[in-house]
Amino acid sequence: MTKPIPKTQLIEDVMRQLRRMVKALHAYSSEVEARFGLTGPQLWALWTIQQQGPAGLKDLAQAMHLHPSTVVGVVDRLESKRLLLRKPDPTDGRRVRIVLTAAGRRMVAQAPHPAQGQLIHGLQAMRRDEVAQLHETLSRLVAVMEADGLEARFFFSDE
Amino acid sequence: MTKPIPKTQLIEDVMRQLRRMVKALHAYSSEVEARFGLTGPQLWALWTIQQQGPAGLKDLAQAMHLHPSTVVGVVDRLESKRLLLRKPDPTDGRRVRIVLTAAGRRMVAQAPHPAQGQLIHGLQAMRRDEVAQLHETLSRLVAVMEADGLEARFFFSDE
DNA sequence: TTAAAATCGTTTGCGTACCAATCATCCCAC
DNA sequence: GTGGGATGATTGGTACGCAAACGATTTTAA
Repeated sequence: MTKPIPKTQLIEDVMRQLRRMVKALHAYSSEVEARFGLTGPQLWALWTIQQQGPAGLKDLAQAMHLHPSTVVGVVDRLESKRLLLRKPDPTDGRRVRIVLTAAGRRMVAQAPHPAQGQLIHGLQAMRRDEVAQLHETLSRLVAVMEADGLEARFFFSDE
Repeated sequence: MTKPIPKTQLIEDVMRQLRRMVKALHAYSSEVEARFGLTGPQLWALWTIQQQGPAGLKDLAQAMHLHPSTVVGVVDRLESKRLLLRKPDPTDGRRVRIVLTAAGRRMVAQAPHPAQGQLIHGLQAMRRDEVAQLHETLSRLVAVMEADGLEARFFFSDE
């Protein structure tokens, strides 16, 4: 290797790629919205409900790794689009059973893979060893990020 | 390799790690907010202004890869915190010159690396070849994601 | 020179996303 | 059984983030 790329530049590039990844995800979401009138999270919620069957709002929030109060809004909008219903739970007055309507099921059937579907597709298009490699390096990265507290980061406050 | 992990599971894991990464970033942002009263985007904006010197709102938005209308709000909040000022541009009545106040400069000096700082720190903690690997696999992934249009994705709507 | 086009910042409207607080209901210990 | 804590859904408040529309200003073109 005659001229190794400096690590700094590699880091810059990785950052740039992550940004591009997020951007590609958003672009995908916009396309879905234009075509089906559903935002990414909405389609994602619909899809999750279909996968898991009728469930409470909290279950849905947990499955989507979102805060319940966030999901309330998403479910509201889906309900006003007549794609799902809130039914009272007969056995527990606090709970709500969220069920798809026929239109909701139809939508899930014809819409593309939800949310990170594009990302999954991208991963599927890669060779197995590439995915394994990504898995390994990401594990390391996440481990480091989760490990250290804020204190450790005060020593590199400038570029 | 006697029992290879199925590719499907690797993909699941990668997705999970990306989610964890986003979560770790958010946790970092919360810590910064608790300590300095600045959200991630606010600190990021402040930092960008310091790096680039006084600039128009559009320049700032471009540097941050954000929509101008988004940046207006961020700048509003920073201005109400007396960390920056909007000054009219003497040569062009449409433009605004965004400049840091003394308090703003002080804040940038003492606050930790903005925004994706934690991510960068995580990358710095990794070996060079690991970063290179991540760079390579991410390149592939982003390329695939950007390459195909929506049409190509209608054929795997279930799973 | 003056009318048309482009640019800049802002406002408005929508949709996430979080937290804290609230309200109803359930459940458990007593 | 009943009172008190736990739990589930919602509301209200704040902050992003985008697109579209709007005024003020500048630049370009006729």
